Amino acid sequence: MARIKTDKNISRKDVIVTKAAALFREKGFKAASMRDLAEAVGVEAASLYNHIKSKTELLHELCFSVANRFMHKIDEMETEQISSIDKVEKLLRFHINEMINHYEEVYVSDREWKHLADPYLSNFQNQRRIYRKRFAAIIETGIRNKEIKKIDAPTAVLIMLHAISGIESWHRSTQKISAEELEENMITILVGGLVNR
Amino acid sequence: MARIKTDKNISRKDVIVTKAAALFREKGFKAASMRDLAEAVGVEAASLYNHIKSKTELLHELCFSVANRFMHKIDEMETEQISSIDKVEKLLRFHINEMINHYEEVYVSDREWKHLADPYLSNFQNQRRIYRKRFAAIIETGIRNKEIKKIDAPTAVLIMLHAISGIESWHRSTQKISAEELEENMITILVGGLVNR
DNA sequence: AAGTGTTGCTAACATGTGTTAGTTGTTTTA
DNA sequence: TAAAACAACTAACACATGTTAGCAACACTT
Repeated sequence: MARIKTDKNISRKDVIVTKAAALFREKGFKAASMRDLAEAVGVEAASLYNHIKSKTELLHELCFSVANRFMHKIDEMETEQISSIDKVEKLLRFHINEMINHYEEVYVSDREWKHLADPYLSNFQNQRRIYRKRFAAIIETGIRNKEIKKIDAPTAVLIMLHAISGIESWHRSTQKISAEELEENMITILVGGLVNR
Repeated sequence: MARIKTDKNISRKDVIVTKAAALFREKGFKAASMRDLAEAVGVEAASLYNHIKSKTELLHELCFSVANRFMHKIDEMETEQISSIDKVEKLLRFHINEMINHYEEVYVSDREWKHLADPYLSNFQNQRRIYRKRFAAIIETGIRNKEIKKIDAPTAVLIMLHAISGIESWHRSTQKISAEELEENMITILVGGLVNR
């Protein structure tokens, strides 16, 4: 009876959640079965239920841990005393690095949240809506200050967020540029598309 | 026994494919069942099989009809005698309009192609890879001509394509700006992020 | 009106799914 | 070392899934 290996400070549940992120990313939430997950973890499917309540619980954990990180970051951003365009750039860099370093989690949260069940679903959608509004508000301030082009702020947010999710393709590509180059290129194009002049 | 309604020139299969696009978009390919689809079409699940071979056939049809449209467009673009940046802009406008007018199909093709089965899967992935290379080649020419900033072309392609898929959120938003405004805003930001100066 | 192909129905199957019950083995605690 | 807690196992259930077989109703041609 081979137990799930754990280093200290990493619970067996964490191991499962991490493997679940990789699996959900690869196959999609619906297509990934608990038996697949069990195999990845090295255990029988039923054994997983000693550590988790349900398959969807795994999705909750992933979605909300990501959502919380972004919420904290935008809290932080709003209080900083820098120009709007710098706020946007910092936020973008955070998004980019999250996508680079916590690829599977962020990707799953982004693509698979539809499969959450209420009340988690509405909760998540709310957070998402609020986050985007706050992001748009930063851009609108920038427009009023003439730092940023006259554009529709919600559209700009939409472009930024989705553009960053393209890092998915970078991850899977064989001949990648370095993470640093990727970040700089993205910032050049995205911030370049916003700034006035 | 209520038949599937068809206007002339629209086969019953086309009706099914169209409803499938809407359903796959809403729930995802895996989560959408043939019984769901049957209900949307107004018929029993088994009856669908008088018109189609399998569930995945529906996905093939959707994915490849979209892929073909983009392939034809880039063929056309490559032969036009205009500057690289204009080619990019035209291509972007095409992407934007496809996403606006054939939302469900394009979205499904973009998000659900993973569930294709070989040989369709490899075929699709190949087409995708080739398309992006050709898009990147246009950008690289623009960089050599100094029309476009010195950036990593594949990264730029990645940003453009994913940014456009953000139109998904526009579709679902309640207080939308018009399609024309959306197009102009996207072009402003995206092309603005590319051009030199 | 008869015949023929088309399109629908019901019933069913085989398989895969998430999950629970009950039990056995393994660690940790006392 | 015995007791208590934990984590694995096997077996099974209830249900949803894609799909097929066989048959009935419809529509169009002659």
